[in-house]
Amino acid sequence: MSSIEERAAKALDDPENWPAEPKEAVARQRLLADRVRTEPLDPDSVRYVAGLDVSYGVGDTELAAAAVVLDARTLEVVDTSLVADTPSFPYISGLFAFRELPPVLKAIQGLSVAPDVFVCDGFGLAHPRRFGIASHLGVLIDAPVIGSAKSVLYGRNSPPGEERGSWTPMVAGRSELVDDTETLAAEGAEVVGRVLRTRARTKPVYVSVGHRVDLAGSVDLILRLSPKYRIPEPIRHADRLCGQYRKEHKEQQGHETKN
DNA sequence: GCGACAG
DNA sequence: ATCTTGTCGC
Repeated sequence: MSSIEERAAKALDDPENWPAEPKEAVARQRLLADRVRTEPLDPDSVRYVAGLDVSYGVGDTELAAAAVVLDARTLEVVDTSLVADTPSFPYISGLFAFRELPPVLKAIQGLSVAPDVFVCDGFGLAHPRRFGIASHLGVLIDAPVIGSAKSVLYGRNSPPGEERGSWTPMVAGRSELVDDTETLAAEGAEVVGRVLRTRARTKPVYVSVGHRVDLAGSVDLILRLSPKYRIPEPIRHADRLCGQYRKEHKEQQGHETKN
């Protein structure tokens, strides 16, 4: 079987993956969406977890992508990768994988520790076409990916309890809010994710299956990865890594301009 | 037609 | 996402 780096390179090199027009991008999502697989994820068997994130500069001309691998047990950082790049697709809600995946794949190529699971800052199945960035990445590199977002895109839900670990289901296409698992199953409702309280009395995060994981295992792992703060540690690390890189780069440019 | 709209 | 300091609360 090929390595993750090889699969990332192959995905980047295929022009079919990177349409220029939104309409083509939607068609691409519809084509790839049925490749998504939900499989059991045992959080106890996970050793390395990679957090992924992208930060932007001014004027829509520059961005930085980071991949940070943590030991899932100790939450220690064991590997990092950082890449500077240029946006090649506009930000459009529902299509933002086409903007962020190219730099993210490049950052993944720079890793030397192979992650067992990836965590994306965004959605997987909790998406209008069931193909958010977490599912998209998972299908492109055929790896386990979990989506963990900071706000809602798709699906209805009631607010979870205020205590850490409390959650409610995110349900597609319903008019009334029902949280009971049996009732939802009996009605054949489509559960696309879970709203999870990772920290008491703090805004929850939105967890959904990306690829080759299941929802319960994903929520369990995300909770373990967030022992202190709202945002899971792998994403927090990736966030501050590409964020500070962009800041330094901006300052450096400012100084050069003055001379 | 109206409202919503990941980062 | 980004522009931005201090400040209220556990």
